[in-house]
Amino acid sequence: MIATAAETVEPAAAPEKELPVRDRAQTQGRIFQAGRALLAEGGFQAFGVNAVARKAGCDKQLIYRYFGGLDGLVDAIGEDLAGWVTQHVPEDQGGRFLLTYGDLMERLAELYADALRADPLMRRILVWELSESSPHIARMADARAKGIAQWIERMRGSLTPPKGADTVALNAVIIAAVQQLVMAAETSGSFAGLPLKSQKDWGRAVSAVARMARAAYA
Amino acid sequence: MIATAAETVEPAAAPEKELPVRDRAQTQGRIFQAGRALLAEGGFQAFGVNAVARKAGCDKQLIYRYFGGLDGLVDAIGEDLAGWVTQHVPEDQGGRFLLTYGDLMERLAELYADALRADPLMRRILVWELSESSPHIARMADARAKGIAQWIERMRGSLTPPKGADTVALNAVIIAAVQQLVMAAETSGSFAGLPLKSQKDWGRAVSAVARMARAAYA
DNA sequence: CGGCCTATTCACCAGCGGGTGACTTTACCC
DNA sequence: GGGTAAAGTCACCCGCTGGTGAATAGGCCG
Repeated sequence: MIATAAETVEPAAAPEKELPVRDRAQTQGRIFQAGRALLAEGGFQAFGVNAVARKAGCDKQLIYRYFGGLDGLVDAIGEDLAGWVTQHVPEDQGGRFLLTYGDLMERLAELYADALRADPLMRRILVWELSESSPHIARMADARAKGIAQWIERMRGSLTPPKGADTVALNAVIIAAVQQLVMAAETSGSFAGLPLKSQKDWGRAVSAVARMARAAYA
Repeated sequence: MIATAAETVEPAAAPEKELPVRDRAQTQGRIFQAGRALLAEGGFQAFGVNAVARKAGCDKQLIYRYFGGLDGLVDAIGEDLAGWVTQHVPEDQGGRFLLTYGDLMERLAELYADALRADPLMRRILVWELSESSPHIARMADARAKGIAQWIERMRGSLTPPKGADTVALNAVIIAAVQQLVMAAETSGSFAGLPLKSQKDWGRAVSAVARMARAAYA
């Protein structure tokens, strides 16, 4: 059999099968990334010791050794995501001026939607949170809630909501709507008759949320 | 060993283990109900041929025979739920007068939230819809969307939304918020800092949604 | 009684999941 | 060089899952 270009063996390095690197930190990192990727791609259903090990290209035993099992791995991923809101929802106001508290929440809804739409992993975790309740998951949700509260506090400046407005409840409703729409978009591409595929669809959705936010805080 | 009261055998009937009824319709019904119950209690994760058979107290083979497998059972449950909105979201206006389109949507939000909060099965299915996309699930979501649209159409009377309002998008946002809050309430008991346990908490949430609905359609 | 149809169960398979103990291989250090 | 500890792999075990083909048990009818 004549060796084709693809079959020729590289003279210096033979990258055909990455043999074990024997570097704990790196292997640990590969397991971690495999876990993240698996979670992002298939959700918590596709998440298991065997699957992670397969994807990381190492023995599952290492997951137990380095992370103390799946729970530990989840914890690690969760901790890594603790500052997600701060890292993914920008605080500069991109040239827009926020004149009212309603404008502020409108902007938050828009930025939050963008951030979620761009992050499959976080979307999967949102779904996970609804499917079961475990300490890890609860912690992640808490961290997100705190992050959002901080965002508002930092961006608020001197803006204040109108008297008598239940900001906690109103903001929760806004965030809830955004999350639900983003999640539904992924799996079904629409929600309650509203298509959620194209960028244009999203424009529609976001401006509806924006309208409600502005109106509620008027 | 002296027989205790619990161990004594009933003279007439021995209900200790309900022996097979040999009634296809009834067995079919038991499987159906077992499926519903399992789904309602543990969500789609707890849903499997073996689990259903165990709960129904019969052999799993019967699930294949009578429903053509799990998919068929899901279909049956789904079909049964096709008219859910119509059946669970009342159309009488309970003494209240709906003066504006905003009032109408406010009322829908309230009734829809109540209906969902009272129905564990439907809540689980909502979560399921976000977790994976399959034909069955898509059909259920469609049916619900249609049901809601019908509700609005029937209750609307002569009420009309203000010109320029994107009703489809605005209504989707309202429904989305309600759904997300109900689901989050079940698993974590709160959402984005808003507690969702007591009836009072729900009053807060619902009036926030209501305020937004009214304001958006003002 | 015998025969038949049907509801129901049984026994079994292959596959995959989590989990663990013992083994091999490599690097490093004296 | 030898030795030791860490990195990595292997070979299992167990329990459960989905799925199937054959056997059984009970009612009904002639």
